[in-house]
Amino acid sequence: MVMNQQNLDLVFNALADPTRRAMLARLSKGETNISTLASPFNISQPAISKHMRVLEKAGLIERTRKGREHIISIAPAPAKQASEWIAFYTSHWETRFDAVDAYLKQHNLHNPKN
Amino acid sequence: MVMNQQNLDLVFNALADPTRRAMLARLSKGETNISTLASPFNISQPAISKHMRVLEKAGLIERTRKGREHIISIAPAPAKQASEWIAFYTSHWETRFDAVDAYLKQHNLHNPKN
DNA sequence: TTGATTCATAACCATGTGGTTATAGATCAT
DNA sequence: ATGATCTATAACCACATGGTTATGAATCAA
Repeated sequence: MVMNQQNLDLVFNALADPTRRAMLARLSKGETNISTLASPFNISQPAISKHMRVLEKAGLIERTRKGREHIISIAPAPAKQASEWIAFYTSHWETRFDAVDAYLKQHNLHNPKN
Repeated sequence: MVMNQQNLDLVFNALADPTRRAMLARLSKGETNISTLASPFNISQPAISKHMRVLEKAGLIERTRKGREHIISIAPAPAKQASEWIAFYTSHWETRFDAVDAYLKQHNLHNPKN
């Protein structure tokens, strides 16, 4: 549990918007510039710019410049820490069980009769 | 991935407030009535009532009445689904690895040299 | 019954947020 | 150089949000 409360504020707040979640989902397939990332959304370019800023302040994305383009990529660490916070406050035995269960399912070792 | 976008909005938004996260952390130790839950916080009773409503609408808590008291308990499922959403959009290999790694550590099967 | 306790609701306020249009700075292409 | 493209910023608007105080409805205790 590395993340402090203020960062958690920023991360959860950033994730609370469906447009920003869709952007992150798109970014999970690979980095792009902002225009490409924005193209599926029916909102103005300044609105996109604001969303980028929110995600960036939360540490959820990283930005590098390539000429006039801003290349955006996902920074998974803060999201993972938010996920860990959730796992921490929900009952421990349950999340532990789920982690194991998911692993077994993914590797076809799961026995539904158990 | 059972949860729809609107529920994710509500859940992440509810988690974005430090007071509400502290309440959930307190609730992770067991159910209480609202007054007890509220006592550590230096805000008015109506403010507490509003936070309860936000958590309840997000499905993060459950409420039962016992006389004049409202007994609040955690409902872990929605939070878990939010956590799963994060795991889904962050790189899959990484979260899978983490799940396995956490399991091994908890059961003292972890070999730091690997 | 009376008073205290638990909680919700209404009305209000200041601030934040997601959207807009207008504008401008860089950079690329011609 | 000129025009198009990519992005940011400023100014604005409507609405949501987190807080407040005031009030009231139930319930418990005496």
